[in-house]
Amino acid sequence: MPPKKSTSAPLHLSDTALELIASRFRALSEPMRLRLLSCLMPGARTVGQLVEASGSGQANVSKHLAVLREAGMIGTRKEGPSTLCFIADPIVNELCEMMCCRLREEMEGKARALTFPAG
Amino acid sequence: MPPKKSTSAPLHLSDTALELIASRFRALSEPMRLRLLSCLMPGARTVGQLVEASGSGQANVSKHLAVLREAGMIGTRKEGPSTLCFIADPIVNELCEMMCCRLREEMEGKARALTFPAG
DNA sequence: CATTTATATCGTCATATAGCGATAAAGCAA
DNA sequence: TTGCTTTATCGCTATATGACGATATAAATG
Repeated sequence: MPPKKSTSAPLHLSDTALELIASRFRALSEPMRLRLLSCLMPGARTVGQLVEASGSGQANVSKHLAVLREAGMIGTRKEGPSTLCFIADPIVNELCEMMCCRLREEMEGKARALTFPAG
Repeated sequence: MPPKKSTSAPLHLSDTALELIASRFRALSEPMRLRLLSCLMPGARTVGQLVEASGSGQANVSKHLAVLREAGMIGTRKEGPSTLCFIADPIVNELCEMMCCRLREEMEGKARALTFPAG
């Protein structure tokens, strides 16, 4: 069992590993899915509440939720007649925050670069 | 100007922010691009070296590198006749390691769940 | 200038998927 | 049973994009 030096650096990844990692990032690569996740961050919501909050159609929301569920990012359970959705993987918050912070830094940097030096 | 509480939690994100974050994750959502990034993790490489290491065609590698460059994840500079590529955003290593570790945990958990209790 | 090398871009095809409407399935009420 | 609610799934179209071959651009070399 070779490929595990530590938790660090080169990461000699197999094709299977690359596929798995890519599929997780792909689940986060749609604005609508990020919106659904951000709706779930304060707490669990039913599918109906997500449909209303997201402003998209019910079929579409259901499909995106299925993608997130298959990626292990959310969980669902029947709650009476409804289906309650909740974030199942704490990595989601972390990843989104990291990406958001990084983008903000970048944009602020570019904005500074666009101001007049004598400003 | 409401939406910035701190760097934390609910993240009331605008449509623009969602698009930007999604596009970054999308750059990481292809195995070939992850492979290129992992080739770059030990250090900078020329496009030609990446073509050889990735086992894909030159046109394809060039296009994927363009995606990564537009996403700000790699940088390039002319080095003699070649173009040298390097990871420009340290978040890349972090994100990939996080995702990889999380997947390993999950898979190990599932594997344990599939062993016989009396094992 | 002509040639070789190194990348980038273009044209094309095939596949994946977002979004929508319609419908199906499951649970509850009467 | 029927009807209502909630969610999932199907069929469809339009679009995005990955992969490939061919070509174009650019720099170094003869």
